[in-house]
Amino acid sequence: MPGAVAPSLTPRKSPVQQRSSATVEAILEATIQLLLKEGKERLTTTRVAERAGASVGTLYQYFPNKSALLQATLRQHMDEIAETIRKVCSEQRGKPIAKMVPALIDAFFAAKMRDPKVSAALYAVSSDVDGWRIAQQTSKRALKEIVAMLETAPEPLTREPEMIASMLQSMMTGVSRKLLESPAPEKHFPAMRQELLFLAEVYVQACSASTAA
Amino acid sequence: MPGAVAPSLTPRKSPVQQRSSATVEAILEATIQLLLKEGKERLTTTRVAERAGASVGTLYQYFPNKSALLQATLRQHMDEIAETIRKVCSEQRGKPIAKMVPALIDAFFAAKMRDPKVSAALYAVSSDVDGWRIAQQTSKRALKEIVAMLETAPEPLTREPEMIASMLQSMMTGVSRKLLESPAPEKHFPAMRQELLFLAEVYVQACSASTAA
DNA sequence: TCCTTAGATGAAGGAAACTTCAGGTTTGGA
DNA sequence: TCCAAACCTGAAGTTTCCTTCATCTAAGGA
Repeated sequence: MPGAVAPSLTPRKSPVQQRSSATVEAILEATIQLLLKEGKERLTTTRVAERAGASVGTLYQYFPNKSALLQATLRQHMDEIAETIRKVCSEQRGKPIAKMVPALIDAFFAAKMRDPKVSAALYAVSSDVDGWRIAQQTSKRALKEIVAMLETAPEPLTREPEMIASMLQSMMTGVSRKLLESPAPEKHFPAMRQELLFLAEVYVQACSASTAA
Repeated sequence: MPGAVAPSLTPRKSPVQQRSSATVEAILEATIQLLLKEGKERLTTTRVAERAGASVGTLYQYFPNKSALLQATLRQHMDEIAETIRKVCSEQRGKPIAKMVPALIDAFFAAKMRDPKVSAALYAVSSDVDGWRIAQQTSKRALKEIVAMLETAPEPLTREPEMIASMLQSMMTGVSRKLLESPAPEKHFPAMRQELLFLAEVYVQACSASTAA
């Protein structure tokens, strides 16, 4: 069968009636809920459908396979994060770096920590081969936004914006991951956010040529 | 069956003869190799045994189930990292902070990047429910070592050592993760390492009371 | 009202692993 | 040499779950 192709991962059918749009949303929501309640291991397509108030067959009309379902769920979340970053980066263009960076960090943190349980649960999904690609793509997009923002800064920089953006991203994800992996993220959240702001502040100050003696 | 208990995750049998020790090592090595070559999805106990030159039954004599096998593999790797951190932390006690921190970072990076492929492949394992716990425990242990080291620093600090250690750990894992998730870790490794050292330097300097104007 | 299309159903097929166990082989001490 | 314990084998049992498809219902224009 030379003509055989791998099954597409895009929806096999797009909802046209209002009825089915609701179904798709319910399925995606049920996926997250099950991920939270039962963990990735116990997440089956049948259970997802059941919780969504639909039948397995219905699920398979909109998602060609289980992997596509998980990818869609992850993509939804990552797109939210990417969008908040895009927004704040465009808002902050031209402002002094000392304003840019805290705004970026606050926006990122607010987005990631709005629902810590969900963010944490999705880390499990993103480690699967395909999820990994999605996370990487999103991260790359976000990096470009940050770079573009940094390039509009009035201060001259002692480093390439790509490097600064990379480090900022590493700090943010590093700290947020550590938080999300801790038993009680909310507890340490304020202190860690505060310290991350401080860390970023001293870093970008050190990267600003004007502070050189 | 009220007496039924969950199967233990510790080895059901400990190797006593040299022959079986070799088998266990071969199995652990085969697990990593398969993880690298085929990915987590295609890793089965049968395939692991096959690659180790043993049979499935043998595998199950030393690992009660697949999960235990993966956990053992992960634990081996995490213990290596933890040990290098412990070592460097104990070596650096009493030295000035400006010496401690670069030493810590260099040791951590060297350990994580000695075999980038393996480190990256194991991230997939650590997202499974049990692996997550192992990573957390190891990280907690390492944190304590870092704190203990910081407490012997001659300089007075403007922050609790726990906070500084936490941030250092977040930076290190954040940067190393970003590297490992990139397509060519080796390529950006020197530059990122350099910049992380710089970041940490300005941070701990800012945390040292002596630099206050 | 009628009919075409969209949407929903869920039992059953089928493939993929995990895990066991009854029986064989090797080792090393007595 | 001999034997008991350690070690190894791998086909088969069992479970679990993904995915399909023949069939049914609902929607909405003509």
